[in-house]
Amino acid sequence: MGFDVTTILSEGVLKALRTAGLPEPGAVTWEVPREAEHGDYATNLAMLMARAVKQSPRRVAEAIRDHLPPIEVVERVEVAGPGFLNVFLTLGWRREALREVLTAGEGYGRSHLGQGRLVQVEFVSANPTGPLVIVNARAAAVGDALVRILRAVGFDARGEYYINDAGNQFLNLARAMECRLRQALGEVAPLPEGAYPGEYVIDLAKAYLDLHGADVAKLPEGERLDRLGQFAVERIVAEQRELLRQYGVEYDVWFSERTLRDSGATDEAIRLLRERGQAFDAEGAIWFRATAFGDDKDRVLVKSDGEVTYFVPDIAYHLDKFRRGFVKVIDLWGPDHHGYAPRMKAAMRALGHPEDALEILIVQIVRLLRSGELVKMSKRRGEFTAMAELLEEVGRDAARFTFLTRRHDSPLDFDLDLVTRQTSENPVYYVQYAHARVASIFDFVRERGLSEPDWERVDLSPLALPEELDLIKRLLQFPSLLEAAARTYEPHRVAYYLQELAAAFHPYYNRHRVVSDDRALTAARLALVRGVGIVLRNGLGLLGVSAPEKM
RNA sequence: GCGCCCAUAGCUCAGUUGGAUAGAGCGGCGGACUACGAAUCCGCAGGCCAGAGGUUCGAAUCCUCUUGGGCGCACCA
Repeated sequence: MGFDVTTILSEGVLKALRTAGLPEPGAVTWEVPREAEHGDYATNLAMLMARAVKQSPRRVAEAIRDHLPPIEVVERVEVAGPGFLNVFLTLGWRREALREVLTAGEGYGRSHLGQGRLVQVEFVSANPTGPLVIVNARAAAVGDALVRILRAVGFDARGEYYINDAGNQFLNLARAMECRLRQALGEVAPLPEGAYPGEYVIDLAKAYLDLHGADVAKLPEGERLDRLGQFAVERIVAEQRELLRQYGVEYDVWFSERTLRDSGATDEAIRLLRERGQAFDAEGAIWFRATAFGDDKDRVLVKSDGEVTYFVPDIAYHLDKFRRGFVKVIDLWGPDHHGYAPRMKAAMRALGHPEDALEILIVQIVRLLRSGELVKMSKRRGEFTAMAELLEEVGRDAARFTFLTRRHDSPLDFDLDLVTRQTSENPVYYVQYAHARVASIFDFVRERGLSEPDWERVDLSPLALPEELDLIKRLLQFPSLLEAAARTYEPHRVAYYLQELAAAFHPYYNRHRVVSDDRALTAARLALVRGVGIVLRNGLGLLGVSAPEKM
């Protein structure tokens, strides 16, 4: 971005400390105060230093203020409260900052925090044993927004979906397929223990028969199950993929567990742990020394019957991620797996990856309500509520935005009636309406035969109302807000910010006319309104929610 | 029993590496459309931040304990 005031301010403060004979800190941090009376930027530096220099915080702050060299954009500096240093910038500075929003346009908010570093976000990764459900929709909303936000702040972020097309879950699906196939051929075949009861498997079996006939029944069991299972997985994954695409989620990589196993990566994972002395034999099994890396107990890698546990391909998979060059791997898991996180992190540490290279985020459950009453979601009885139905009922924008109005690790009540209602009760329309209003103002300008001002040259000095200066201030907070959302992996901050921006814009619109006979004032206000529109659009885009011109 | 997460307005939740007077939506009550869109706006009411200690210039935020919830603790995935 153009001129970054905080670095200029920091330099000034450091210079002041030097001339005042005070020690220099490693860094000066600036925050944007909540209250306008507290200035544009504030630092708590004096309070942090007070103890070390044995002076009262206010005295330190006063010393800094008195020795501060003149800075062009600084109107005045105040010492306030227990020792805050409040900096008030000139109105000219703030207005010129608005111009930066306008010239940056759809690039406004982007930064280079990530320095192009490669990070991965793996999310949803549902078992390919049936349709996606509501929690998957939540994970998809969070994961996809995270990818978009990380990209905006300069990371090379990739979204990935892990397909569990091997192992026991796969076998259970294959057995269900086999049974349904027999039933379709008229045999009396009971569903085996553990096989998936879902009715969709009946349709899949019929589809297989239509395409490939019944010859598969003559194959040996292993090959037979393999073929049927793979057919089912391909169909189910294709459906999941299409549904996610409609939801606005495009993955960079769909990663197959089967290919991982076939490549010998699982054996290699065990070998690497052995080489590092972190695997040992006991009671006829092979164990990972997880307790050496913070886990509660050691974990079995290979069972005494010779089969690997689920843990091993998972280790191999994560190892593969790091081999592909990711400096940061972020996994979104369901709450039922949170106990699994310590051993996964332990395994990565055992294999030489830094503690924080793997980040595991827990996406909490979604409780579905209708008119305030809980909708039961029982997978066993096959009456789970599918993601497809959710999209059909509430739509992509409302669904995504609603999922992003909570922290990802907080349980969420999703009230279908409330989310469907197109009123002020629903925050997504509140934000979108603000954007549509901006668009309609420019429609009005065009209808009048007026032309848009040249943003490079327009005189912004007519902007003087408190609401106008407040709106600019909010627009200027957008880039640092994105960085905070990226650093903490909390996309919901963007959703809240947008609601607050809309909540500042609507009253302004209601109280003051943008287009008037005063040409200079109109041009300046159009610039402000355009700025609001730009940030609303960019912000909604990062959440995967549309920014409509009309509603 | 051990571990993780949580407790903020009637309800659902925010609260910017610990910052100045704790916010929003919904719900409740009362108002505003002959000018750019009323899916909007204005006003009122609503709080012992579960409780008790501690850390310090300062705590909803960090530490300890208590109470009350959710989840996890397999040679399952």
